[in-house]
Amino acid sequence: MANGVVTRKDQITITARNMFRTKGYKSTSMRDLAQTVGIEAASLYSHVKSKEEILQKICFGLADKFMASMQDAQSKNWTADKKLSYAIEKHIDVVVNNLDASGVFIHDWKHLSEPSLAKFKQMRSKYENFFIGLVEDGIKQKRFRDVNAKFAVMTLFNSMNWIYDHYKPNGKMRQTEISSELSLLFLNGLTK
Amino acid sequence: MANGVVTRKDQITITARNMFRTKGYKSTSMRDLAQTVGIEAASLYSHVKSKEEILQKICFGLADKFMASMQDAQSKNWTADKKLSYAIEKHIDVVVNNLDASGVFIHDWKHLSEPSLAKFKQMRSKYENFFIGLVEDGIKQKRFRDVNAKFAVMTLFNSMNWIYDHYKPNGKMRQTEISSELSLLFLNGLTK
DNA sequence: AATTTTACCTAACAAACGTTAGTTTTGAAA
DNA sequence: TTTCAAAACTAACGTTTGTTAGGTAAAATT
Repeated sequence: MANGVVTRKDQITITARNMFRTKGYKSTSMRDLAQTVGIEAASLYSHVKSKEEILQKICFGLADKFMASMQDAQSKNWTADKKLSYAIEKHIDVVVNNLDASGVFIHDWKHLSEPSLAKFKQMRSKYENFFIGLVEDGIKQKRFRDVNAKFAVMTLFNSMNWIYDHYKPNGKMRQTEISSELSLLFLNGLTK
Repeated sequence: MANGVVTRKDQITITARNMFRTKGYKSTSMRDLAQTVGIEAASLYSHVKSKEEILQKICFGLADKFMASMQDAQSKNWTADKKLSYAIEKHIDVVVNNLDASGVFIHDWKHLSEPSLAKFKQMRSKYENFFIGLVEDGIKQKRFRDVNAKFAVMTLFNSMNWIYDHYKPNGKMRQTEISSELSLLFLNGLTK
């Protein structure tokens, strides 16, 4: 069970991730999902408790990865700008390797119901604050110019998060190029 | 009728813009909309042909504004970087003054059906290509370093478009600050 | 080989959806 | 004051939604 085997439950999650991303959570019915998987709608409930449970798995699965990459970056003993550049790289790594989940994460978290919704918002704001803190540190250390840190981070996030929208795994730009290019674009904008 | 008077139809559109933005198009039912307006669901159809017609009005109404600002920028006889900076300012002006519509525009265009969908995509790509062209010109004129123009523009768009998400009309940052800050962030990133 | 468990099925539920038909109210024009 | 069109209403339609109940066949366990 554990080794490399894709269970039906896995298959459902993977399919859902892809369909939620392309059509949106609300526009993907359990019947749509079932048909793509190749079973009847009711049969989904042998593997899954509800439609929202699937959404939760997707959202929090990715949130965990973001939190892990944050802790990794946090543990380094570097200057703020180097730490930030590393955190950007890590973030993009998560996005690029979880394209479908990223799309769902960004677009469909609204459809979580309480208390999941509150938990989600809390994690997100923790993650955002980490980045904001890094920019503020950079300003204090005179490595960045004096920008509105929150605004800068929001701008950065929006750039990073939407990579999933135009990233083609076999396209011209490889992941490392994206990371370094975006890092450069952004850090250049902050310095000077 | 013409002067400053908000007709019921206007009120429906305005309310829809706001509800679509906050809850999403698919999650806002005609009954929801009617209730907020203060009438019965069926009464909406005295003013509006269908739910999708409302979405179309919102999406293409904003698209027209973007196209107009593009033509304005295009008509100037300036260097690429100055033109780009002006186009950014214009774009942000549209977003900031149409916050609800911007949110719908970005999130819910997917739910347009053909042939509106094709028309929408076409306008959007025309607009994108205008910006890409400006960046390419800037590179040719040695005013920008040699970046992937498409990637840079997508990054820019994602930054600009999401302003609606964290812009507070009475918040700390005024529109002009946002424009100039974002312009600076981005153009600094491109030059050097 | 007998038994239990898992994964699927068909059928159906109640609720919500966008929308139409037909009727009444309302407010301005005649 | 009557007339008439616009704008609201009630009622209902056919469809789709997420989900449950209950049964069957296959696979795993004993």
